Amino acid sequence: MKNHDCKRSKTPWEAELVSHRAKTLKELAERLDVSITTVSRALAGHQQIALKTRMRVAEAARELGYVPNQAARQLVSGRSGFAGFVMPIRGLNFADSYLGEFITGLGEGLVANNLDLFLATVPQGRSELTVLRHVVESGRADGIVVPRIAESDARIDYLTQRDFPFVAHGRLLDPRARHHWLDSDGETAFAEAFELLYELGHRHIGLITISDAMTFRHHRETGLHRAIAARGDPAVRLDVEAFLRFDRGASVAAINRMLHADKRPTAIIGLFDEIALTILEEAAHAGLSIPRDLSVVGFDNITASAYAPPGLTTFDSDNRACAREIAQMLVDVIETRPDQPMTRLIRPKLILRASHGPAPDRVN
Amino acid sequence: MKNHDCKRSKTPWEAELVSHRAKTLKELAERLDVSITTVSRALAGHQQIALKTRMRVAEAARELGYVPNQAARQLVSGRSGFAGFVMPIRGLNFADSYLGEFITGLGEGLVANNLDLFLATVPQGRSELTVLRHVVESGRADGIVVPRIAESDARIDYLTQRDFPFVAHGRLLDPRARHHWLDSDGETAFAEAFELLYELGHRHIGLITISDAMTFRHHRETGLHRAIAARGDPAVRLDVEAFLRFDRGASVAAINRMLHADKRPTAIIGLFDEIALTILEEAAHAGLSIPRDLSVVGFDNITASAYAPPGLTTFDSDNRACAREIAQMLVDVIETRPDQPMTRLIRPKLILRASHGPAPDRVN
DNA sequence: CAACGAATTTAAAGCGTTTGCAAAATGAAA
DNA sequence: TTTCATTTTGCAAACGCTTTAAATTCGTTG
Repeated sequence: MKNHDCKRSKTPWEAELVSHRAKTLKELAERLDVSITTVSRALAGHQQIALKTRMRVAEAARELGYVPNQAARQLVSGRSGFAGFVMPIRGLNFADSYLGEFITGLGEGLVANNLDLFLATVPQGRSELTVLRHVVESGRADGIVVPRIAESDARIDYLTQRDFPFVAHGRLLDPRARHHWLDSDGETAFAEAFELLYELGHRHIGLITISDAMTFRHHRETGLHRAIAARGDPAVRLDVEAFLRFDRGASVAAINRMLHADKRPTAIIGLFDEIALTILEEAAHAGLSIPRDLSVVGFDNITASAYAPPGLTTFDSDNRACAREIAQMLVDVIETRPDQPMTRLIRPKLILRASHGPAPDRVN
Repeated sequence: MKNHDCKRSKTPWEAELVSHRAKTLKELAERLDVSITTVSRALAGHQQIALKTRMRVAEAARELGYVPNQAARQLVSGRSGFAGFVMPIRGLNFADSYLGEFITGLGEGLVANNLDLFLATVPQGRSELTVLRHVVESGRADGIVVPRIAESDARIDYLTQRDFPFVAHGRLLDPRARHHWLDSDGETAFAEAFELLYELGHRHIGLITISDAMTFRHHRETGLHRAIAARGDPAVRLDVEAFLRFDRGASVAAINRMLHADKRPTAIIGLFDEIALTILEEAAHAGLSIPRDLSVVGFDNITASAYAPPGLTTFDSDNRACAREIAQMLVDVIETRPDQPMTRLIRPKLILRASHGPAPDRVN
């Protein structure tokens, strides 16, 4: 077994490996007996350097384990080689796979373009915007990914006004808002959810939603309302209960208000899976059998949705793939600075599991 | 609604906000009519600068939104302000909350110490070690967090030999291996699991494990064996099935071999929850009732474990808190370069849910 | 063989900080 | 007013790299 001392005398072999390493261009240049400029250009693959020289330099660099100092490179090039991501203080860290999937996807998309990921955390007592600003102004990121868009979003205002490259995961409400984004089509999904339930005979639908001004909420609700209007069936009734996001108690309360109302809906849609799973739990508490007594549909397809009995019917947007694409978009934005906004609307996939079924009785 | 054009003429107000901004020390110095040196020192809070000057500079800096260029700072200080984390190619990205929790915790711990998180992704075809090396040699990280330790771990060898600050999540087998680490005490946990089952009358225990040389596997198995030996009960029998990690098919096969053996264990321990959850599923397929016919215990307490019927009994290590502590340890290591290894063994908490119960019949 | 143009290499400036050393300004004592 | 000690500020170098402009080498050609 190897010896893993933190500090100790080096064996000859290791000492060689360590000391023979060229840390700077200057060292490399001296060893090769050419100028720093030549080495720099050779490594960058400039045609103006003789092929023979380029090969010689490349080999020496490999041999001596030379890796360019990024700080120096950045100082002159003005590029950091990082894409930034400011982790939302709350909401991305609930026990869920979202953040992990998203980060993984971002990483995958970025590394393919020689960018790395700069993850900034918001300290206690400072605002997300402040941190975003620091990331941008300190020059440590070439572009930024902004998740979870609010109807009036200071981050987007700032980045836009600053003309700093960014791609939003989600979008503003105004279709004329000219920023780059990728979003799940919650409007279509919720219309589809309604259609699914309507076809199963449900006429009395419930919606548990949040009262925060997030745009995804608006889009999903719009989809639901439009689908209902499109049917033009006066028998359709929609009940809505809302609560303030991240307030678990309030969500349970809202759900129970709906579950124990005089006339309970035969199907309830949760704005996202976390809500839908709570509906499932509370319904079980209330002695309701799913989907016999009540159908439930969610949105997000978080991991637990597959495991929570009887299996939640929901929508999946493949967050990892979305993040990969966002990364690619960001790279494009950084490199080409397009005049026209790049936008991408992802159609969520309906995952049919077992929490939906025919309405209990057709005569309402 | 504000206009969010990507490019457009600025309104006077915005133009002012943008142009009045001081990007460099030089600009600030000119505006204040002092030297760059003075500004730099004033902002750094050096006592040698008159208090009056310091105040004046600080105010101007705030007003003009000056943020120091990190690349320049890094170039001279040699410190990047980043802690690095190389995302394992596979295994951290399975549909699970682990990565998200861990990253969140790291971020929390780091930001409290003015460090940010540098997330490096391993590109297709390159090795994790290569990426790690690049992160280190390019000077973009002041320290590194290394997860998921293997019995013979090239990353630890490299970092140790390079004398680069790092903290491992997990540890090498040899207790004399002198590196900094934080680890969950899988040995104690698995001993506890055995005791739980033994007390419930189980004498025939199964273990589904992996065949990869990860140290956590070794520790957990050791704990189990030691606990069995400690009981000294000749009636106790342990069956083991192993498969190569990440091979879902092989895991299902291993589980079914055990489930359909001539004499099936009355309780099965999964090396981690992913395995335990699969045991739950396969047992259901086989028509077994949990925990009446079979007890199952896991390790990790991933999100799904709470939802998968009937609720998996498992161990929780609070990954987020662990990550937070690892971050703090790393900061200490970077700053003090301690001679003695810092180590921290976390006692996982037994989460009693409903997948364990009395052995079917005491007479074996 | 000189001279020219092309191919190849180099010197030096600059990116925005920090910091050692020296200079200037201030204040107190002579 | 001069002198010295002290406080306050500034010059210039350095960090490692890229890049512009200039210098060198080389092979050709008149």
